[in-house]
Amino acid sequence: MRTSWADLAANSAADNANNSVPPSKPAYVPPHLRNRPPLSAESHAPPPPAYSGPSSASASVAGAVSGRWSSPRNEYRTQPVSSGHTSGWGNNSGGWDRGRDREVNPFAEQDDSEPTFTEQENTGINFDAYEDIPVETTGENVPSPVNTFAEIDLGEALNENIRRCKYVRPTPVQRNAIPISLAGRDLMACAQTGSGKTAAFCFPIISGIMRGQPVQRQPRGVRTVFPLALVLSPTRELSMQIHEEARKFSYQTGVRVVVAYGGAPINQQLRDLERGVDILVATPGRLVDLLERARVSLQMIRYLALDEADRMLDMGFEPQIRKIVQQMDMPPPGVRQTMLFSATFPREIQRLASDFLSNYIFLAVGRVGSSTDLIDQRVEYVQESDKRSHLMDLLHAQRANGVQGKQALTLVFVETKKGADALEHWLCLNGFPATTIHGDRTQQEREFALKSFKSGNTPILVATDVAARGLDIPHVAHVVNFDLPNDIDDYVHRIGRTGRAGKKGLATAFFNDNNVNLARALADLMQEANQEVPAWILGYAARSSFCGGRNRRSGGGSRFGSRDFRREGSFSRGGSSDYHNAGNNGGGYGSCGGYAGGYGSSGVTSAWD
DNA sequence: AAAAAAG
Repeated sequence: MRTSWADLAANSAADNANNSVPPSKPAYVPPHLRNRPPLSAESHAPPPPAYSGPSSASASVAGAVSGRWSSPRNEYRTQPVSSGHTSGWGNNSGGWDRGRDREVNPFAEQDDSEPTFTEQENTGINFDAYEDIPVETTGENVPSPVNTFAEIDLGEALNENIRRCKYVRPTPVQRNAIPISLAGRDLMACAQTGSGKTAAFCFPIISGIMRGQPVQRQPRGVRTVFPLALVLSPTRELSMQIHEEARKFSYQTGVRVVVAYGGAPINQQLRDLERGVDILVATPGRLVDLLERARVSLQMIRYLALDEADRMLDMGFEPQIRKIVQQMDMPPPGVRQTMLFSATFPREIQRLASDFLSNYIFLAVGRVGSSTDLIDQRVEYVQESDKRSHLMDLLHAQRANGVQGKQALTLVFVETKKGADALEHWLCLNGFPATTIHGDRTQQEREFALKSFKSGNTPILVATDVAARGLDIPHVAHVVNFDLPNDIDDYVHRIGRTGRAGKKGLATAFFNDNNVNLARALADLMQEANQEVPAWILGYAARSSFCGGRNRRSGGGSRFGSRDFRREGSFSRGGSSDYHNAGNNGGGYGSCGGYAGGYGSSGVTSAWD
């Protein structure tokens, strides 16, 4: 085997101690030797001045801030102004003392959280499955990818946590995204969830905060808190998950991570915030609430990360996101650093998203080939009335094969909340322990259901799209699309709950006449993923006029390694050679491409209406 | 038309 990361890290540390680091690599400076944040041009520090905050909020806020720092907006200055900044940053006596004294070891839970699984899983990612994945980066002066964590100067404490997480080498998205964000660049990244996306945006944020953070002490009596980083996600459970991961990454770094989401008592969240917050992970609704109560100010935000960014910017969420990002007191693009992540990035959404970004780099880590092969996709024609008995057949077969129980979870997606309850009830009646998660359940019920599923207590989970995105549930062996979604991107996210971290998975879809609109996109998708496409579905595909679902918005059918919309004439008509030349990187999703070049032509535009 | 997200 190759040299482990730990060895490399140890060597690297020794090199640093001997002062023999090659000049090309910035030397790691231990905390006690640092005396000021590296605010030089190429540093990780936020870009310089230009921004004077919104006048309305800044008066009161500046007053509050000046209690903590001698000058409220020094953070955006090129030169450190106050000597107050030089004392104690990175110093263990600074920062959130009160909180850190009681910092719970997030790695302690690891071992008892899933005691039923004997298999080692947290080392998780099967890297061989990620070799030779096509990667596309576009934008100006793209920083080079790295091959090891040791090549990146993330700092001792963070490196130690990486080791604790048993991460040996960076995943493809991490290899590319981390250098980009360490260079201070904005980023739009398409990468499969479960391929290490969370770490890809957390590491640079934590590292940047450790470097740049002056002593922050919440003055007594001031209730407004000023996080330095904001991570938004579309569901509460995903926010919880990101929070848990981020806590591991930031353990003993002095960087505090707090989560805030709806459905849970706000008081505990307020107390957590008051103890200090550097990174705030939140769902949009609760955050707006906190902003309106003036318990949180975004004025000091240096890093903004949107997970499942395409969902965050779709019709349901966009107004809230715009409010948070553009209409409160958050620094504008170019002042803050913005990172958008998702497995899918429809071009319409890319266009919207570009409002939030400044001179960004587009990164696509293709899922074509090896890693998509990990999910065995099947489509079966099942009439609406036959779905239950068909599901029953599948479950019986699984049970017979021993493919059921604690190590082989089954996730069943349905279209509606009522349908979820009904199916859960019916499964339980028929001797299959099931639970359900959807938006009509209380947050307690949702969390309990997820926990019960994860533990294998209830090895079947019936879910609406609330569980479609981002959730990392080990041991999901089978995803059943009991009801297919209308949008091919949702399908991609749903089946992505299995075959995670380089493991194999199975996805079965029940298709009938109600899903004709999805036929084309589904057939194309399966074909590109080297799946066997049933002949009958091609017949449906021929009958459906367009690419199906929202696929027409996906930029020429590049679902996975989506393409940078800036490279496609936004309103190009007719044949787009640009599109066809792109096959070398994202992986040539071309079978629906006849419509891609003609995007904006009358035929496709009318499909919008 | 449905789902999610504030209470």
